[in-house]
Amino acid sequence: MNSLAKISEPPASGCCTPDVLSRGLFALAHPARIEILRYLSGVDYCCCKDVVCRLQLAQSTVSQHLKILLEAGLVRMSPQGQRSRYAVDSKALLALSEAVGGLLNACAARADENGREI
Amino acid sequence: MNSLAKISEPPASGCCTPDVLSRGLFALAHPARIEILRYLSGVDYCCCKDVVCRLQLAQSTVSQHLKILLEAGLVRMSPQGQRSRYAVDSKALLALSEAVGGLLNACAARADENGREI
DNA sequence: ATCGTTCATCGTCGATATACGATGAACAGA
DNA sequence: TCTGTTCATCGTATATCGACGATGAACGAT
Repeated sequence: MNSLAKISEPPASGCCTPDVLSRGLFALAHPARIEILRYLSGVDYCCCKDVVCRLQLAQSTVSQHLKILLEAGLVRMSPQGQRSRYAVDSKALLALSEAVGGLLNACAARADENGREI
Repeated sequence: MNSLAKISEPPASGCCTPDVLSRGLFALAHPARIEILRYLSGVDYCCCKDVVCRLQLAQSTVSQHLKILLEAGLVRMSPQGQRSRYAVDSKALLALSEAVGGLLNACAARADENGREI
């Protein structure tokens, strides 16, 4: 999430830039946020308090994690009275899945082409 | 990368625990490390200095990034004279790809079943 | 109007990430 | 043996993360 070298190469197999990718990956790279995603995907919707009850974390902490997921675009939110309705953005999840899969599979494939074992 | 709530649920569609997953994701969640992976996958092998020449980073910084990728199991290394031979572990990349894809696709699918838009 | 609930934000604290330069070990070659 | 190269590690500085409690805003219910 910081300064990056400029590389004069095509951004590889039709996927995002490293910065966009790493932003999404960072949002995913925390056990609590993975659990939140899983939980969110299993219910129609839920509010912050629901998540607090699931995870053994303070409400403010959960709110922070939700904000990170929100800013990464993996989750959407709409105020609902005194609650906040959270739900996963399935399109965003699929897009990220494709981007990550594209990156990793392309790297693995290219590596296998080169073949030479270490 | 820290304390996590205990959740009394199956770990979801046949993939790793959140901790294992997030460890791999964290290694991937940095633009420089993504670039290193891409670069590594495009050559038979390379040494630390090669990567330093690609990225605009100090040698010590690159060495750190390589260590992170190494400890996450995404990259392998073997000493080669005064160099260090680095190469991607394509099996590990594919495994991570499947795990991430499994997680995200399962979440997206479950969310779409529930259907209710926010 | 008042009370209780829900939530986002602020301030704080400790741990960790990220970057760098400096240093020393390991090695190849002269 | 001496020199230059390569690399990992150490030490350091700064920024950010991840956790918490406290606070105040927004809202529903009485």
